[in-house]
Amino acid sequence: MSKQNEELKKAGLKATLPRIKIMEVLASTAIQEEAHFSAEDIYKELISNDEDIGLATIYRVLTQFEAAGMVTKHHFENSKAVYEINSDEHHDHMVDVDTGKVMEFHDEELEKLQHEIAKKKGYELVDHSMILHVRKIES
Amino acid sequence: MSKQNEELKKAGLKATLPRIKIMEVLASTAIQEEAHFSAEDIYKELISNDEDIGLATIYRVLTQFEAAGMVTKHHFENSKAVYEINSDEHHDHMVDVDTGKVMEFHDEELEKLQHEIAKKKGYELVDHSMILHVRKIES
DNA sequence: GTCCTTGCAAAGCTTTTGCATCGCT
DNA sequence: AGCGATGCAAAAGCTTTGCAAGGAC
Repeated sequence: MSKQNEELKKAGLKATLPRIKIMEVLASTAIQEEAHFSAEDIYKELISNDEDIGLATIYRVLTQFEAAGMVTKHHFENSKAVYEINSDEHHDHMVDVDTGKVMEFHDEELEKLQHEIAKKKGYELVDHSMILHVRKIES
Repeated sequence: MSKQNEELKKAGLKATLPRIKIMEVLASTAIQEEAHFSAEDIYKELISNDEDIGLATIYRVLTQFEAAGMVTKHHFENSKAVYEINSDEHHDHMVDVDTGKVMEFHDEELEKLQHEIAKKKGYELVDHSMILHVRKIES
């Protein structure tokens, strides 16, 4: 029984082939810039691997994964939503406006500040999304 | 000749009735929390004011306004995009995950911190988008 | 065997586009 | 008058849903 198998069970989901395959695609790259998949990205990837999985299933499964906290859904500026597998460690994104390169970073002070800002307004911070648009400093 | 009229001309857009009316709706509330309109919000508002303006026109006009830097388009987590009139002053957004209510805030320390984070990586901050997802604290 | 899951197709929603008409300058 | 702007309806995305068949436990 694989690790993914267990993770699915833990989320109350049956370990079906579509779900396992989708999970594999989401986890398939170590390259940060490529770690964001739209439903169709996953669909095409599976088709090209001769896995016969319907697009509707992918949408349903991604929704379940998101509810289970296994993936995060981003909207960015495009029309399509993209999904990213959740790692243990929280991070934010920095995008180079010239090259499109996506970098990740984590700053504890920033996290703390966000909690404080929410608290000051009478709210608790559930989550946040932040993207810094940056440009390389000429040297 | 109204102020809006001039602003439209400056953007290279003819001062037509639909554009003026849409601008008026966007500028119609002093309440920051309610300053986000979807295309349909604007459409309904105009219809209820007996202005006969097509939804397609609203989409076209909003796209033009965005290109001219007069409004900012946000996606938040919903399916609909919302538009906000650009004020001189920068602010970020906080969304109540239970009610969908959007609030605005500005925190100088946060802004400074973002610049520092970018700088530390050898970049200058061009822009940023940040949304805090929050929940009301039970009292 | 039971109940959850899947695939397909159809429907739903938001947004965009083609085209003839209209209106600002 | 000229050319951009509008309205309507149709089309185009992306995503969700109904339903019958299939699969996990």
